[in-house]
Amino acid sequence: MSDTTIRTTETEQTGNRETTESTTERESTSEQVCPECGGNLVTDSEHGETVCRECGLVVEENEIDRGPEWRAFNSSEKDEKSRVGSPTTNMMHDKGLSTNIGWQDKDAYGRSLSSSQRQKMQRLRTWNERFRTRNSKERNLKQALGEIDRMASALGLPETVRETASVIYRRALDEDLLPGRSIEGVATASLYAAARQSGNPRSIDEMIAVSRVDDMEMTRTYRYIIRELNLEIKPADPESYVPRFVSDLDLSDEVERGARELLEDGRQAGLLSGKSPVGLAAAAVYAAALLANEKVTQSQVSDVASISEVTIRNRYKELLEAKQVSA
DNA sequence: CCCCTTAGGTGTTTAGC
DNA sequence: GCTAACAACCTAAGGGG
Repeated sequence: MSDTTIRTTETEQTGNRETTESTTERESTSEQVCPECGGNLVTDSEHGETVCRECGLVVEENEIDRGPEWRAFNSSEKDEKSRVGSPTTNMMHDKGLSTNIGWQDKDAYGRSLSSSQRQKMQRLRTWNERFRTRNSKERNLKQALGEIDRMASALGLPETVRETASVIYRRALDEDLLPGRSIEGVATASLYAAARQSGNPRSIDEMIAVSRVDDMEMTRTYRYIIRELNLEIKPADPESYVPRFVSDLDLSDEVERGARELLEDGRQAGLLSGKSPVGLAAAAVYAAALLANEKVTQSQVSDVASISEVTIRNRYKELLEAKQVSA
């Protein structure tokens, strides 16, 4: 139970993270009082000071004045003196701040350029575009790596897995697999693949619990990058889920050993293939706890393993039968 | 509450067109 | 490339200690 609460708070935090940037700039000096006389304070942005309205005490000075450094007395003066461009926007990867070289071969007065000038401009356009996209990739990568880091730590995945995930993501980016897919989706898929490759698998359910994408997108993207990057990923070994389930349920080492044996017997009996590894691991843990007389209910196991009780029931009976045969 | 069974729906894989 | 059969899993409903 505590496990799920932790997860939800984490997702909430990340949800908030998006909005902080836009709200930090808001002014908030309205309700402050003067430390000397208790009068109201006013912010004078022109002089960069916060002053008490009653006694004139300057509380704060040398603030940054974000207004224009010139004064305009009517709107035409304002137009004349202003020399800034359009406001920045988050809709462009670089907030619209990078340079764009116009496509018309005209100079600032509208005259056509000479042919040598035209060629020069063409070269400049090419290089400018290269730098811009390189930067956009870098930014993309930076955000994705942040996401990977966040999800990995929410899932308790070790450093090495994050490392692998970033390598996978980088390759996906280099091979231009990103267009048409979300950064978040590819990041999630990369991490999922990395976790499985390293023998620290997390189930799809666990992944999407900390990610902002749904399972459809996640599995689709995962399949896609696996195929395109020719990643070899073996089906997850049920045993790799065992230690985590055991510790999440506060069970003993004995249970863990028992679960591993049950899975081994099951492997001998050939009933592991085709079944969901998570379900098998959950069933083995439940069965082992039963044998060791340690108290867990099927619903508890189904909770930590995100698997249905029905599946646990079906699996654990099979596992116990396999044990009978081999014993 | 805990466990079990059954039925019906869904999604994936595979054989055959 | 499409369809049908198929296995595994899920949810939901209902029943026994």
